Amino acid sequence: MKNLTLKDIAAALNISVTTVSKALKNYPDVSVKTKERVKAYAEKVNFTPNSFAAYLRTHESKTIGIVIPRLNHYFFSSILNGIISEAEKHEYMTFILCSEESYELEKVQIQRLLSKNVDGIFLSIADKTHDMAHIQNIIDNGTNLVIFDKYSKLTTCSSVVINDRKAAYTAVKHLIKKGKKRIAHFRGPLLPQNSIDRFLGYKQALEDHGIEYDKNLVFICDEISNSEGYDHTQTILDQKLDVDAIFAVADLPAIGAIKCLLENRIKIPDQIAVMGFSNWMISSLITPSLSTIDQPGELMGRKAFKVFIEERKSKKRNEPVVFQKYEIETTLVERNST
Amino acid sequence: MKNLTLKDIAAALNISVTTVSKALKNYPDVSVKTKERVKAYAEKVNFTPNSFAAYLRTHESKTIGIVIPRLNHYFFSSILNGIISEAEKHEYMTFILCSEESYELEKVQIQRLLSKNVDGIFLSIADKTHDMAHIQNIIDNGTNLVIFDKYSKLTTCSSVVINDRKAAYTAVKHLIKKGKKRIAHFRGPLLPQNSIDRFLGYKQALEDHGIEYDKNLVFICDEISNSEGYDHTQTILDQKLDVDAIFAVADLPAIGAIKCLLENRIKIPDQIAVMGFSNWMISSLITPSLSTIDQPGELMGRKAFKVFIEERKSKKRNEPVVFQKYEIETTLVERNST
DNA sequence: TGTTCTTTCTAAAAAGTTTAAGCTAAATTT
DNA sequence: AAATTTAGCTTAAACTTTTTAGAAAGAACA
Repeated sequence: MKNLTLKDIAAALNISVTTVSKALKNYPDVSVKTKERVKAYAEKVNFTPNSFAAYLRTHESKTIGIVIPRLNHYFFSSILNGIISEAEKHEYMTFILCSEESYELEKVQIQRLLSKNVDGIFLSIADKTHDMAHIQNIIDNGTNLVIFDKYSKLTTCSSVVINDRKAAYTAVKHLIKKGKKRIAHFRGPLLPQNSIDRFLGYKQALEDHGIEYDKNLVFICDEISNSEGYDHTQTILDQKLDVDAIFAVADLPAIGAIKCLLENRIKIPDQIAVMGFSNWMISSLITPSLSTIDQPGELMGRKAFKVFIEERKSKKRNEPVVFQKYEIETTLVERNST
Repeated sequence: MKNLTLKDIAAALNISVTTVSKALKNYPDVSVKTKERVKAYAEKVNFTPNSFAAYLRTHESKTIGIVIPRLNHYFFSSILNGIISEAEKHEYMTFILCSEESYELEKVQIQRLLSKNVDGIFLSIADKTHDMAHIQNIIDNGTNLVIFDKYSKLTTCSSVVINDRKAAYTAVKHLIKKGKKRIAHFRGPLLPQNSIDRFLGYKQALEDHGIEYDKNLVFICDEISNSEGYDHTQTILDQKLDVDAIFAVADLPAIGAIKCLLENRIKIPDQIAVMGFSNWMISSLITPSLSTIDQPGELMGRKAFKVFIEERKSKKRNEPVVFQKYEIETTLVERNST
């Protein structure tokens, strides 16, 4: 059951390899009769062209690569789903690699993808990435690049992101409207633009509503884990800080906060309200359910792939590539924790 | 910044393409001096051999493909992590495809992978798959195959699975030891072997401990979703069925059950205990935390890849391939829901 | 001197596809 | 009838690497 080649078909039908190739691709200089004969036979023997040989001629691999910081995070999985399913429609196959939030690994993974001659790379920048030269490499190499979710201001390429600042602003405004005035923020690491923007949105919302910013109410979650959320909440309670709401950079720390509050018999949301960010599946499953900002991951993935396809098209036409910057809308999801 | 080829290096150093190729691969018939010259230059210009051209000669693509039923499920993501990270160590790249639990899509995805000439396929069978001919295809094609997690008795290939029956038995025995006697089971769909085995383990445990099996206490979760768990629990309460524990086929329905019980102010575990299966991250985060069976996904993935590498080796030596059947150990995780 | 080995390199073929260019025979035009 | 066009193929080259066969040059030996 070895894979057949054009040569085998040509031999079987007593015509040349070229004619077989052209017939299968509907070239106009092959007679209808021959085309039918070839197609019927190819169908019968289940012929699929060898993609490696095809690449050698066309320099199109029909593969893409994704590099994300984490694999088993609900949000990233959703994005994957979006990219992959859109890619399949366009006959692209997807390599997947994980940077584990490490700058060094991110560099290695990108190098790996380039050595496999992927047509495009989809990247969500790792938390620890502090230099963008390896990213510029991708573009210099002639490979298309789309950055999604976690971006950097230092890169010049297409991107599909959300407006973190605006979304965080909406979240905090929601807490304020609920009458909360002492709002703590569990922010993300210092490096990534997303946690900076969410922090800035938080600050802006306070300011716009006449609430003074208190830096003692801001805690850093380096790993963006639930245990950090738990610990910071315990600190707030231990130090008897005057806090009536918590806005976390992501759902996981928010869930840690809820766990801690429940264990300390603090009433949610009456005494302390909790607001997450991302709308992981889990946030609707816990009790009380978590209010959060919905980031539509799958949509983001689909859009990212569409941007890639656009870039490819204009590249094929030898037009100058115009980088597209796309912002996906987020929505506030109100549940029982606020 | 186009990718350089052997030809470019040969031209630069004024030697033949052959010598460059051989020098880089440490052939004995190239002088040490030439080897050093070539390697230094290749290093300098960051040469990587073109994998497509290499394939044409070697017929090894150094790629593998994974087909799983769902992407954004914690357990599957963990397996992915395991396979991918092990694959990277061996310089393999990984295509990922999703069957969405559909038989038709599973067939298509396998075909796609075969047309990309992957060296191996890692498959977790979809719930809806009722025929295994497409799987036999893989082996006939000469591609290595490892089935993991969701298997079928009808396939003859290597596999890495857990002992579902034994694990379910352990789970139910745990409930019985806690004094529970009226144990409901939320089982999975009828087709997949895993839900059959878990059901059989449940039945066996009851029998071995002198508890009569009551078919009215068994509910089917076709989608294995939390809402099904919620609904079945509501049914139990509405019909005032005499139930003091629930053993669910997976964590998600178990979490649905807990949500329903909490809303009905049923005490967990005193009135009704709940037992899940899989140990998703979420099961430790909800309140009360969920007792469950830990399925070590990452380990499973790593093992699956190792089995693949073994198969490859013996194939290269032209030895007859011996299919390996591996069972990964599971452990009971006791938490607050029992 | 001629033969046989070594050592180190090269030429050529092969893998399977695509495509530019060319050829043949029939059809059309002048 | 001769010249040109066209339909429908084929040939050959290209893509890049790997591998086989063997060439060239010098050393060793008879």
